Amino acid sequence: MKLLPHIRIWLSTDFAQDVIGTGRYRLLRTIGELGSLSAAAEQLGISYRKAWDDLKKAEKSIGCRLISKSRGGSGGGGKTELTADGIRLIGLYEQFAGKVERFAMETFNTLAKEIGGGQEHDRVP
Amino acid sequence: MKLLPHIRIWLSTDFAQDVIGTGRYRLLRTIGELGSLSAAAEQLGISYRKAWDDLKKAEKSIGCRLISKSRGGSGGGGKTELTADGIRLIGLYEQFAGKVERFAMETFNTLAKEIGGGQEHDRVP
DNA sequence: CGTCGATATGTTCGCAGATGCATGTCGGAT
DNA sequence: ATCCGACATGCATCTGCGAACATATCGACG
Repeated sequence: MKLLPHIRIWLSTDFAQDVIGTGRYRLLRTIGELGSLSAAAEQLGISYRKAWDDLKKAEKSIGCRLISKSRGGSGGGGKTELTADGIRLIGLYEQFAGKVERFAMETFNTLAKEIGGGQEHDRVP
Repeated sequence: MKLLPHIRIWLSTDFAQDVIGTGRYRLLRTIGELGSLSAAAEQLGISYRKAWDDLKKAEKSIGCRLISKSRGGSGGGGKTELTADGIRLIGLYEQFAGKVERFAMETFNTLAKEIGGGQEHDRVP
């Protein structure tokens, strides 16, 4: 009965669930680092289509813009950067998720020591 | 930017994910209370088929039996009760999930006060 | 030994979400 | 003015999951 905790953390609003989770957090963070949505999608190994959809859903859920986009530029490229709201959002998520995950690990280890001292029985066929 | 946290807590093993979450926790708990899988399914508003599948998956993931079943009896009825492992599992989940959720709420409130002091900008169309 | 209700399991159908393909659009740099 | 690559979006398709239906099996009790 060797168990480990596995937690999925989301931020939601009153009127829409699933504003941001680990996937969208990573996406926003990578966009911020690379300055490009398509480059971020490539680095994360997801299609541009999906990345764009995720972004749109996140913005619709939270109700404000998370990135500011532009087109054209040297070689036709555009640039994309996080808005102030976007930066605040990933900062909040990062800190929150980190604290909760750390707490969960500690708590689980303590509890498992107290409760899970037993051995396995009745192995399933 | 009024956000709230939304957490899903699972227990997993090294070799299989998703042993138990809120749904299966409720199912096991109700089985323990009512002494019947079909009665539990009915009370929870899910089909017997789904309840049975969930149970099977949980047992396969964790690798040991969670309930002991019998058939026949007065009026043909059987009885179903949690094994010692099953009882330990829901106890562990209950305590763990409770602590983590409480911690998450407190932590989020603190963080939101620190970070989320801003107003909304760039309302999405 | 027949009944009855609960366990046990296969099978099919429908649908939401993901994936992939194709195409349109924009604007700075040259 | 043209070009180029990244933003933007529609559309067809695929796929996995859950719901619903159907049915077999078991065994104490009377």
